[in-house]
Amino acid sequence: MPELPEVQAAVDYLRKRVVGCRIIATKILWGRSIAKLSPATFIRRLKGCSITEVFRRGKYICAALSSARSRESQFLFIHLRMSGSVDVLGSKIPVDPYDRVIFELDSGKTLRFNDVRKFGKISLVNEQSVITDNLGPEPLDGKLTDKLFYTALQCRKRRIKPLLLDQAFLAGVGNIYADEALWSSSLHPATLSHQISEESARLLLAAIRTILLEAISLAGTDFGDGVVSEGMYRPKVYGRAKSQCYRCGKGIVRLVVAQRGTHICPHCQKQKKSSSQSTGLRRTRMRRQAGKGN
DNA sequence: CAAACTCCCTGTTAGC
DNA sequence: TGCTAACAGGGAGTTT
Repeated sequence: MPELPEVQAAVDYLRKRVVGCRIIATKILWGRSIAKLSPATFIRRLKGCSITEVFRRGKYICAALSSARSRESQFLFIHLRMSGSVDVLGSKIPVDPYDRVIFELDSGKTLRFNDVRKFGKISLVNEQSVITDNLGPEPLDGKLTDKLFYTALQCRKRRIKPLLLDQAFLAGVGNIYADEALWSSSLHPATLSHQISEESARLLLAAIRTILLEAISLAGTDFGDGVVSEGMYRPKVYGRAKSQCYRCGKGIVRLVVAQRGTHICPHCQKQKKSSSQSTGLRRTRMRRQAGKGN
């Protein structure tokens, strides 16, 4: 599942291969991969545009476009969601069954948006803000200080894991790196944000950054010859249920928090008891079981 | 305001 | 062994 580091790798890959290219034609093989616009409009508005820049914002791949005709610029925002990927291939390479959108470039190559599960979306907008206004700060941006992060946590009363996953709160962190950062800073995923101490907040932000940077350095190695390194971040807790915790040796447990699979070490990540919270959870669980029985 | 729930999809996997 | 049902997961939208 692409999160910030994987999206950054895709951006680095694309930047080298498509910046300066002109889009000659676009083929849409799955209409719902395009957000908002009809396929015909999408194709028409892209025709003849040049790609001037490729960058990342949150989990979006962004391509800035300029048109020879109209002076106004456009932006292509690609969200890979669960299973999306991008490739730049020779135009003669056969279409893959999971290719959803193909952009034909004047370089003789094609930019292919491939997406098995069809969750990915491509938006074409005139203003970046249409997309970016809904995004929180970049976790690696120095302007996000410890103080600002701590204050942001204090302003909310939400469980820390779903808060980290909320792209309007922080842009780019997904399920895997949220679990990893919480384990690293010894926080239970259901800890309420306003109950996190300033010191814990500092450790959490540091953990997020360390983990993202490590994953970027591993996932993002592109040797420029079409081979992208397969070195991958090795999770400490994510997907390691029933394995031993690297810190204390006890068993990793998988639970569900906010409808998301969540992996923790119950020994290292203890939750401070909050009475209203535990009763709330118990009620939910009882209601679920009652529903299943019918 | 927080959080649960639903939907979108299909490859993988647990269970029979 | 072969089948089916459950499951995973990001994010938008809806309901509690």
